[in-house]
Amino acid sequence: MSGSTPPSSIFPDRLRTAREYRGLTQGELAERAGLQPSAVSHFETAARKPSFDNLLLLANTLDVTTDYLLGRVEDFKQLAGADQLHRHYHALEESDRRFADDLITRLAAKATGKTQGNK
Amino acid sequence: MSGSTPPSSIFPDRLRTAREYRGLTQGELAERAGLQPSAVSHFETAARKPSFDNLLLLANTLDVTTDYLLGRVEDFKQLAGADQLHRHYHALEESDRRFADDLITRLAAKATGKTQGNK
DNA sequence: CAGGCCTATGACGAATTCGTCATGTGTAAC
DNA sequence: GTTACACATGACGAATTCGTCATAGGCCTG
Repeated sequence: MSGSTPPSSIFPDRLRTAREYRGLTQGELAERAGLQPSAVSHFETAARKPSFDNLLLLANTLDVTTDYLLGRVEDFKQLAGADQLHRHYHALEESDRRFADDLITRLAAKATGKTQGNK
Repeated sequence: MSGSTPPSSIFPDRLRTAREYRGLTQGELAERAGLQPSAVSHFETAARKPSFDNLLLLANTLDVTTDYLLGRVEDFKQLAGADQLHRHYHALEESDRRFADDLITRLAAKATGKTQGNK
């Protein structure tokens, strides 16, 4: 069904990727997030999984979505672009938004060739 | 600045909202997610916070982003639309993507009147 | 009233993460 | 060689969630 089962095991890689992308060491990330350096290491080596609160701290500090960290969205850089798109999208007025929706849906349909189902 | 501290206390409300939006009872959600009905109740009454794994189960079952559940993105319905936009956007080819970016950026600028700063 | 569903709440031991600290390895600089 | 940093790893008690179960109140319907 879902096919969803998002291997929670993706998290360690995502965290490391995001951290390095920000040019931070484990120690620096730990300091900014208010965690111990060892905690970050434990996360990146899959020795531990972050708690509810610590997941939020990490996502906030690295300025990434939790969906990215959890492996629920594709790529990191895609996300950066899509994030900007997001902001702009939300600024649109009703009519413009429908227009944008329609356009992108159309382009996407063309790109995938077929009816890109919905999920 | 930070303003970040996202009161983790938002989660209970978000969970309930998403569950009701899907027309599910706590028991039904629990069954589909593989949790106990009491667990869902505990989450919605803020008696407990979900673990890493259970947060994923809930988000997958309700088909919402974890960022929504955690209160890191605005509204639920906005999200539904934006999420679809997201998927379509990622399906676009390079050229189409730039085109869409440009269009939406332009529309957004028009909507906000001025230089739509950033967040 | 009696029954059923939905939700809230509390208990219990088991499992996991927490924060803190110590130690070891590798790499690079001096 | 020695110092410094980055990272991995393991231990410890404290705190929290886990899954399971029992109980109680509210609300509807028959």
